[in-house]
Amino acid sequence: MTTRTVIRPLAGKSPGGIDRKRASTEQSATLPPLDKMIGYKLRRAQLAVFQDFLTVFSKMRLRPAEFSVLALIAETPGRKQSEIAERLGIKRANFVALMDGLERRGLAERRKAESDRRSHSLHLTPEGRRFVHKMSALWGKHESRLIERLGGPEEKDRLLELLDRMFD
Amino acid sequence: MTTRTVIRPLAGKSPGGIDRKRASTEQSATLPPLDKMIGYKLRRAQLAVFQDFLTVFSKMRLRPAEFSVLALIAETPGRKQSEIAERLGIKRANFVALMDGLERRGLAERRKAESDRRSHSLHLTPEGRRFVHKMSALWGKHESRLIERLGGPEEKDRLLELLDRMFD
DNA sequence: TATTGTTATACTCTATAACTATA
DNA sequence: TATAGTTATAGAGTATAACAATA
Repeated sequence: MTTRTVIRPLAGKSPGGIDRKRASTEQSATLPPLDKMIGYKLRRAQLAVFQDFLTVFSKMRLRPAEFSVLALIAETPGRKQSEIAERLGIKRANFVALMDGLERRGLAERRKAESDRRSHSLHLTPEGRRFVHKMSALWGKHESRLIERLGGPEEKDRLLELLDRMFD
Repeated sequence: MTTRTVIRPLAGKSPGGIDRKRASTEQSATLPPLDKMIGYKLRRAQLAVFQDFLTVFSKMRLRPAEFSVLALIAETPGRKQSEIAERLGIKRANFVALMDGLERRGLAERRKAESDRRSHSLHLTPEGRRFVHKMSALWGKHESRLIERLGGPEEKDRLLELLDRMFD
């Protein structure tokens, strides 16, 4: 509870037309500027990073959600469809079309699990493994550009550590 | 260019069914785990923060975009509609419905600018100013909860400083 | 009866093109 | 001719309910 609210000094009323500065009659806020707000900055930074991702991966026709699914299957193949979806925060209903796309492109596949025939275990195809390999190289370029912006790997670790604290 | 790629040791092939651990035949990636990727962490943190925002502001029926518009008009009233939209990264076409909603609720208003009668200057109504006042109190609760999670105001400043570097 | 994957559907955000009125 | 605001529309992303197959 260490937040301070910013009280702005009141200025004179400005005449009609478009007021470029501050009009005291409309200044009742005790809010800091948007750029000092965590949620706002976080959103803008995330959009900037995704924009870079989209540019880098457009040639592979790969979106962030597809990237994360392939990365997760590569990390621990054979997991249930619903497990992968939940891990990524994607509703299982919405995961279906995503997985359909990867399967149609021949990158990943569903296999009927023998233990529980309701569930599908997810795997990469041989082509999917080659795809992930190329993906990794591109990801390196993307990530090192971000690290460069941040000012080095130590700064990246500091950022990840701070972001970790934002959960629950 | 200080990124290091992680080469994983290969393990033995596992039998059919659902593989819970790592299957070397499917492990061609040189990717770190998702939780070490900046973009992924950034997105998850942003979603967590927005979730808290939505909970806190549900009683005011206020979404993040509406919050930022009201905050910006309060900060510098009288600016052109397209200026506010661009500042927030919202396409001017999409801004129309947003502003319609705020106007319908009696919180903000468009005024024909005398200098250039094509443009609208944006202002808060008296009720809008009262609304922003209540909004500010709620925002304080939200923000201080985030700061508490981060570990204090110094940590917040560190985070904002790092996020600032992510732009171009 | 509960769970996994699926379909259908709706709502929000975002992006683009084209229109209007003014400049 | 160009710009501000607007409309219409289409595409993602996300949320919920209901169903079939299986447990």
